[in-house]
Amino acid sequence: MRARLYCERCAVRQTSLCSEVSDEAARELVPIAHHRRIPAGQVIQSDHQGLGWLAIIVSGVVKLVKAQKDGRLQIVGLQYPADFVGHPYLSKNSLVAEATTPLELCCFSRTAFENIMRSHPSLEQALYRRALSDLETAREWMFLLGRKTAREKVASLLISMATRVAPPPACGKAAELPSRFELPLSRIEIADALGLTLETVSREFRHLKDAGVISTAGRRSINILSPAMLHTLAASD
Amino acid sequence: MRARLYCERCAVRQTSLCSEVSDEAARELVPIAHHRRIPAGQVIQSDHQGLGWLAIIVSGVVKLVKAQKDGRLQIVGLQYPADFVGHPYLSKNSLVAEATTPLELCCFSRTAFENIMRSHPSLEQALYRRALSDLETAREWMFLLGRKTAREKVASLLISMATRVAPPPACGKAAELPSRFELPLSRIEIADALGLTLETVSREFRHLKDAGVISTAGRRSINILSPAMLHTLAASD
DNA sequence: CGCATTGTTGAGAGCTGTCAAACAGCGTGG
DNA sequence: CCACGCTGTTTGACAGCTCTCAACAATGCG
Repeated sequence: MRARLYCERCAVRQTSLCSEVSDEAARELVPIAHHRRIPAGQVIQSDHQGLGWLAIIVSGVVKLVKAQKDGRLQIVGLQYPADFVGHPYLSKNSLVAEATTPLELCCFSRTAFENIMRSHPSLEQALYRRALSDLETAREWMFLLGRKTAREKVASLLISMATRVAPPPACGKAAELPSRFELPLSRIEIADALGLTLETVSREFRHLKDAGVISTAGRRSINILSPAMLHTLAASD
Repeated sequence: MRARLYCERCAVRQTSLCSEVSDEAARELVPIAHHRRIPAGQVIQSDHQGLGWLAIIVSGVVKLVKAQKDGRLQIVGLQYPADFVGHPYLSKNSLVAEATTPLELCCFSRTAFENIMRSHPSLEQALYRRALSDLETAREWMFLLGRKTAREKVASLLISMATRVAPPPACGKAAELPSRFELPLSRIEIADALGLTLETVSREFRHLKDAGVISTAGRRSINILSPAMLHTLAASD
């Protein structure tokens, strides 16, 4: 009953997995859910450990990192509030999931979650749809990594982060870009996501500022002065 | 009965989706399957049309291409024999699927397939697992696109294609690279897959030949002279 | 308020892209 | 069977973008 009430106030109730499954499945998830806070920078999943649970992000951002022994690394996914972290039927992928900001998670034990999944097709289907959505996102990102210039990459990421970090899209239609938002990533993390170096990222930020497209305040605050120009620079079709 | 016999001789029976679902589901798929041959270069799916069916690749290779109006394009996926093409619950993604070689497909009408899926969780689960596998592949490719050099990209793709185009991995363990195989892609397609230009691809081929790692015969025949060196150059961890 | 961390700026080098021309493979038709 | 031409590939010269290395500045913590 306590948990139930908690769900009622959940910030991502309308947009997370919970809204996509049958009422019955949702009811079964409530007792196995537990809320958890995690500080920025903490690894929450890796091939070595931490695979015991799955989670819905309530607030904060998670990066999925693929690394090589030689030190090179690439961020291959960013998960925002309402996104799901971890996969049932775990694959032995060499991914590390890490909090880039403080997190609020709604966690489920892997085994308990998989049990519910087996008896509720709507849950499995919802996860399947999310996997397809992640796949589409990954492929969009492949285009960015393979074919966009540094300038386009930075502009594209700013748009992507601005739309995802912003409060839920209310009701209407395509979300407008907020005029101001907080970067969930450091410069190095931005570089790791875009396949660039932090110096190049810094130079493109400068260019955007000189062009009057954005302004910055502190290290993580971005003002979008010209959303139209930003979209043009992103060259996303 | 005819179709059933046909399935028995299917080249990808042991490795495709069919081997991952319940006998019951497999039996229901037989009557709605139809075999189809497609010439190289033909578009088999796009946002505009061709979404009426899904398919298992029996032989040949399919490229998934993401394109922008300005002419830039990036291959975001390669599907080999036993792979599945198309997604139920279609997303309106801007992907084009095209045959890079002549194809043999085992096709299913989308609606009929989705009906069977609804009554057979094992089918949905098998598709889900394949989506997760595609996602893992896409993320591996993101690392390649973002962080590898042209030389490493070409070596990595050669290894990937050599292992996937080769006859099924028999039984044993990790597949050895074949000493000779046919490229399923043109130079331009290789460039489109790696986020390079065809000139750079051509230069890296020359380097590999000069280094004695491979030799070529005609436009599409590759001999792998030194698998060990190729793996080193690929720098895949 | 001092210091460590993170981010910015500059100079130069290297890798990959662009443009251009020559070449080779492959199908067609004489 | 060979000449021809189209397409695809190779090679070269050069430019440009991004990386590397290095110094400096700003931010934010103790």
